[in-house]
Amino acid sequence: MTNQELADLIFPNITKTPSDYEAMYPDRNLSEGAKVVRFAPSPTGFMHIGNMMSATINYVLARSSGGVFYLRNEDTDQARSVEGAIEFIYHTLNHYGINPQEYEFKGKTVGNYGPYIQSERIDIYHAYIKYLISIGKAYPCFLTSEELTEIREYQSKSKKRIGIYGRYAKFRDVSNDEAARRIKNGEKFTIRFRSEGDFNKKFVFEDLTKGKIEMPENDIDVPIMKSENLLPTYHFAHVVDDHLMRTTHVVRGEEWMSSVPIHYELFKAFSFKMPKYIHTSLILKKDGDTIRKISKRKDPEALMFFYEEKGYPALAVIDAVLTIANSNFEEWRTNNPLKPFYEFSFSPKKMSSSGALFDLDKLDNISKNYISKMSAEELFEQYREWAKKYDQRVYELINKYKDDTILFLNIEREGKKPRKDYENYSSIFSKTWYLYDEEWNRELKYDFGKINNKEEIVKIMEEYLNNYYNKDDTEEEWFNKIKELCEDMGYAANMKEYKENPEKFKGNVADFTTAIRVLLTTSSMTPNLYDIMNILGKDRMLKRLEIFKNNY
RNA sequence: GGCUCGUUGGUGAAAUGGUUAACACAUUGCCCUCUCAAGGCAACAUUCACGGGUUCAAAUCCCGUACGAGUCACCA
Repeated sequence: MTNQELADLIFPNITKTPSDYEAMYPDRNLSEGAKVVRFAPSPTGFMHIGNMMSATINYVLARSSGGVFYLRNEDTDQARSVEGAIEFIYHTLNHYGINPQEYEFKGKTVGNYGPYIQSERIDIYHAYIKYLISIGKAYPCFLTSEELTEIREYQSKSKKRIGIYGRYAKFRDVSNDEAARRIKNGEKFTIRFRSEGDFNKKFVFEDLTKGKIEMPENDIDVPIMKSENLLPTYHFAHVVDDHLMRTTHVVRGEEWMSSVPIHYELFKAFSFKMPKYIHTSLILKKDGDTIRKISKRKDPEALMFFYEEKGYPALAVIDAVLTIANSNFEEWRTNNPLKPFYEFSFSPKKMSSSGALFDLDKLDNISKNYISKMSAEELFEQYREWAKKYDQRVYELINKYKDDTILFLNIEREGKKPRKDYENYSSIFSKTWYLYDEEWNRELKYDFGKINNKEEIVKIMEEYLNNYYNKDDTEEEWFNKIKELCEDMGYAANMKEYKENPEKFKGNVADFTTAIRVLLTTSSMTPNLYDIMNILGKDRMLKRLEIFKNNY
């Protein structure tokens, strides 16, 4: 029996040939230097920070070069497939605005190089596998999983290299007639690539970030098609898909580096041009004294849910990711504070070659800066959108007190050096809650400082509200009145004078305003008192004074 | 165990043979100040995992050691 006959026996219904597909998916007509890249997740888990980094780098690479960014759903492992994973991937990409130009989702296909879901490409893979069998470069293998385990154990015990190669490739040289007999007999089989590599020979390939790397040739007869669902393995799908979709650059995690010899040989077997590789280093996590790979199970910040729930602005997260991904980015960002991130030209050479810790403090800082540059109205809208999804109580309150909330968020916001006190939307409420009467009444834990005598505080407040407060005062007028009252009551209005002779006064302006501040908010740490008083207005201040009288 | 990658301060890192090891975050202190935040100023690696070598000169080049990581599935 010839190789061609064996190929026909295995794939009787496959009529298209590789050259048919070559014609169907011609070279992309793009300008010089345009990069074609992909985000190719497998829906076996939820999108995590490592995926995010890969997707972001791909997106930037495509956008900044005028190329194409497409999404390929690598669903060949159907046993481990997780419900909702692919939806969450699309949701997350959309949330961060890194949308693919070509994709296939919920029955809708965009792009001319699809299908973009691997399970729908089965005929294509089969055509290429059939071709390999017909030229003798692939063969059916009938090793059972028990036999495989046996071989592995033997190799590991006798300290030999693990894998199906050389004499362990039992079915490599079985005659076609014998193979055909077993197939007709209904035996399960996998298709293995017939490797011609020599482990003792080296080849060199260039990784765009790590540089030239020398590796031994592959000599393992890797499976290229699985026996159960007849889908290809990752290695084979990578070669066929990235070739047919005309990918120019493959960005993937460092864990793929050791598979390069396999991919190298596979590309060579078809005479395909190899894409350029960018292997990204892992994102690590400091756990006590040890540093380890970030874990989806142990580290909440590993999963992209975390950042949405906490309410970090999408662009802040992207900047934090790019800061880790490319050492140039931070400098570029300080020089181009307003430019969209995708205008940054990502250089693989500037990528860290060692794993980096994802620093949540750094994210907080980036995020504070982002939020401080938003207008109060814009912040309010983002805050409200977040609350609608994650905190119903906050959502209701800020809708009820919309104007007050915006006024509060606007305190010391406009201007060259805005306040930077919110790192994400979920932290806003803990710094604004006293603005809302119903929250304020809930528990009154006054945090007074030097002046904590009830009579004195009441006296200060009554005096101030009855004889000094005027809602139309400017900040300067307001402060002058405070100082005036303060002096009348025996406190130092001038800090220098106070520091020189503290014994001459009952206290100073700071003590004085703290008393007012705490009475009105219960907190000794708030933004500008002048603004807070104006937002509350005289009636609510009087009400809070009454409540204070009854509760302190 | 084989193969491969890596190792600069608490974190991200710059510097690719030339002389005080950038910058950002974090931390600490001071200043400013009605508190807080912000802002300003300053401190924080006598040293670049360790040991050799090359050189007038090394974090930077070479060799070795240690440690860390990845991978060695019909998982991606």
